[in-house]
Amino acid sequence: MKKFLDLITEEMQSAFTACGYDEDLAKVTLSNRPDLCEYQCNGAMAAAKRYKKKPIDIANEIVEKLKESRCFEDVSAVMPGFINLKIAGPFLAEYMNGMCAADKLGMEEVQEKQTVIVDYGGANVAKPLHVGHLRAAVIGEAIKRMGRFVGHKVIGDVHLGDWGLQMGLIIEELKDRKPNLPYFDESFTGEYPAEAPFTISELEEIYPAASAKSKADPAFKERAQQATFKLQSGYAPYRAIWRHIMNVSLADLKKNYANLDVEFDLWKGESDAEPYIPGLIKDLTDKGLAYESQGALVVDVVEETDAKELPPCIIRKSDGASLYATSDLATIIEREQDFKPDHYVYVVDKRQDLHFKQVFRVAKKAGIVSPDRRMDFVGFGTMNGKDGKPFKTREGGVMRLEDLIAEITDAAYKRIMENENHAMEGGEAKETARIVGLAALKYGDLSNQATKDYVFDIDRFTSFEGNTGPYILYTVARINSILKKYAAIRETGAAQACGCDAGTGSVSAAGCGGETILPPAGEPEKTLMLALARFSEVMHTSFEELAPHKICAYIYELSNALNHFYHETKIIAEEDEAKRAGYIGLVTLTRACLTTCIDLLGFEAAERM
RNA sequence: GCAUCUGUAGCUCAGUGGAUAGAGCAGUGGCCUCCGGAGCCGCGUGCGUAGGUUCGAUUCCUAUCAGAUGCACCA
Repeated sequence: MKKFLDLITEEMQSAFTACGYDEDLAKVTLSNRPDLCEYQCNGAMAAAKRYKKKPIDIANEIVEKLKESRCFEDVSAVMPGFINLKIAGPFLAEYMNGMCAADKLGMEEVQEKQTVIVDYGGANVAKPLHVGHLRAAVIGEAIKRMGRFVGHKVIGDVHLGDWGLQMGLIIEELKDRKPNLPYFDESFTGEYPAEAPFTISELEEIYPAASAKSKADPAFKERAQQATFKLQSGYAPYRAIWRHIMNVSLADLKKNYANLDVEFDLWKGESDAEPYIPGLIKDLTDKGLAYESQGALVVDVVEETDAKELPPCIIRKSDGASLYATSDLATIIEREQDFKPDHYVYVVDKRQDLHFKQVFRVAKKAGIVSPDRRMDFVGFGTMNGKDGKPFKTREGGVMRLEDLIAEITDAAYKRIMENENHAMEGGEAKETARIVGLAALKYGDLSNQATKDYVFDIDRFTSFEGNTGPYILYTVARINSILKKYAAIRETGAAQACGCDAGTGSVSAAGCGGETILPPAGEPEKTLMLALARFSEVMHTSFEELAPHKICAYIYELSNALNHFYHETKIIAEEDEAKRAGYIGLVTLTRACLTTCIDLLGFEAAERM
């Protein structure tokens, strides 16, 4: 199915053409005056200049041409030259029924299927996930799912930090703590133990200790740098320790990401790019791009077009070790080789803006990727506490992601148990709390523009009122309840009263249950339909702009429209059977839209709450 | 010092080269003989400042103020 907006725009274009005006002027947009119209076109005012006519005259000509259109029930020209449009009910209902019958609720997939790499996560091995990793995981996961939904081949890569100085720090700290381990005995020639010399909790304690020590003790830092270099050069004992670190840490990371419903296709890390580094350096040197400066190997990234200075990109440190930019570039080489992506998306803290600008430029300059390759840096802002400063625990430390999830799940649980109308057993309540808590957490994050800092306010997110994830989930639960009741009435006496809606009430219920949606009879009903009609448009633009918050805004609007409609309309009590069936179809379609969007955002809806 | 990003209602956030800038929270007033009141319907206040481009600027440009962040061997 074509997008609803495209259908209207085509209608407008043919009117412009028929009147002798260029069709590129016939741009239709959502109305910003809902009291006057539903859609509008401002093309007549733009045309006025080009054709040297009064805008209102042009608008009137167009309106005359559109009088017969089946798309509109009302078209009017208003001073100074606005063209106001109201959608015809039958046309709208027809579109609704089309959505019900089609795959993906009538959204056409993109014509050019691209391979997209989404690099998110950025977790560091040996360090617990903390709130700083939350945004990358949540935003990246949403972008991945959105891209897939519109038809791209999207590959999510966690891109672990498993190769940098932190490894040297851990090795040196381990050496200080357990000097008798065979890894530190240079004369040791046997097999290294299969068992890791530490547990995950030990490991999580070692890194911060080592990091603090390196700041206070330059000699220790020096040792760590050497250890890092040795590891990178292939020194067997350190490689053995490194493998232990990886094994212990990965298991823990996978568990934590799974708790967030975040799934990666690739568990690659900086270490995987390491084999490509020598070739990269040689290539950059051979092409004359890399040169020595103050002992380090650097590449200039300034372009003639930018007047501003941009520091060169360091490829190799003066001590010979590689660093951040090196492994990111090498990773691009690896990805080109493995996937030939058409589009790269990096979901990383916005403070790394400059770094990625440099990396992208070097990659293009060196021909690692073609100059027109789309490379997006989705830099997200800091998650702040209510005081506007970076989010901390009450004690002032960094909050672990597990603790944060536990806290919000707990708040959701309390809320569910307070609800007297829908008393739940402990087991169901617990699972529902997990779902609601995650929705609160993710929606709270995703409903903000990614690039901005945002205030994470546990009280607000767990209050479950207004523009929140739980409100959206509530709307879905409400629909589930109606449909269950409707099914029970229809199959009076049937054993399985809720047969047709058993399960989670999730995406399985696409379409509108085979009912025919009728043209809208009232304002609330029409408003709901108009919102539903925008579905495909929203899906495409949200991914194109890498903007999950647009999906949030959309489902909030959809939920409001549904609740308003619900309040104004007796659905099950409607006596006219065709009308009632139409309502049921409409409500079912709304649920399908909501649950589809919720899934793209990376959470799920509970059957009831 | 240089650069990047951000300044919209008391608070947290949307939004657009156009007609009256929207939500939520907080405050306040209504609505359950009726499908879920975690809901619905009301009520108030605002585009950091100053210029410019434009028929029209909150949006684009310049300056300025304020905040955040980044500026070669951490990742």
